Amino acid sequence: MPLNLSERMTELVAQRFRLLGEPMRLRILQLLEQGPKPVNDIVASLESSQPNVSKHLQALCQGGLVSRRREGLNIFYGIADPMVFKLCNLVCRSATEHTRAQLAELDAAPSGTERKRAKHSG
Amino acid sequence: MPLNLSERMTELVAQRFRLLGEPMRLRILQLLEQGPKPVNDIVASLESSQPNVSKHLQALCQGGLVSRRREGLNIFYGIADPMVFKLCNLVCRSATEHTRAQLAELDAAPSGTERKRAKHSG
DNA sequence: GACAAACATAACTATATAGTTATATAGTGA
DNA sequence: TCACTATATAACTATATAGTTATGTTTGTC
Repeated sequence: MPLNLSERMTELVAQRFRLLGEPMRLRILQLLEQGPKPVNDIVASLESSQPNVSKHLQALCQGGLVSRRREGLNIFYGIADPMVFKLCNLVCRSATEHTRAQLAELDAAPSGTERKRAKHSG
Repeated sequence: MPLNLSERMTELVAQRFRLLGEPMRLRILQLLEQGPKPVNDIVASLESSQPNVSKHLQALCQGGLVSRRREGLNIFYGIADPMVFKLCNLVCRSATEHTRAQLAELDAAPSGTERKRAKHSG
């Protein structure tokens, strides 16, 4: 069955993908996979600044990927939608496959046969 | 099993998610789900400029999500990795769920704010 | 060869956002 | 109340990139 997403839904889906399109946010999600953690723990683990981590957590929370819960002075963030790991696994496999294909392509290029279009590859 | 992606792999996965994080690219992918199409067809269907579509196609191609094949003057682009639709479906469901949850949250607004929204029938 | 069609690319503008520093807010205990 | 801790936010800079206009490149036809 074809996707055929509405315009609105396309925007929503894109927004969600963009949320996952930042290394720092992926690192945060991976950390939280071990269980809920207060902000400071995340800051310490990822060696980033506290405001930066807070901002990313805010984005993830607003996107519904993580949840927050207060506990005294600490605020614990945790995974709200475990589907993200399924996504990451799929993409990871796909990326690996693609990289492998690229290598094979280089391998299969005999030095005699040159491409007609010179790509600006270094 | 936890993800535990390497730093390099995290970057790769993020890059791939970012590739999917643009509405125009999602629209292109949906179009190509019907089958390979030359650039001009895509331009006409999406009512965007030809250079813009070309640039997005270039990005998708470089990311291994679409493939290209010349046929006379035309260049046909097609889906190279159908996994993207699986991803989109997952994200679409997740986004829908999240939106529904947000509505429910507004419904349950405790303090005197008159922010009530249409409630789902009990 | 000249010319046109289909596509790619360059150069630019505008916007979004990751990260920074400084400051504000909320909870805890004296 | 004040001080301290944990987190959030504001204001800013720098970079990435979507879209534009103009031009280049490849292929087919004459």
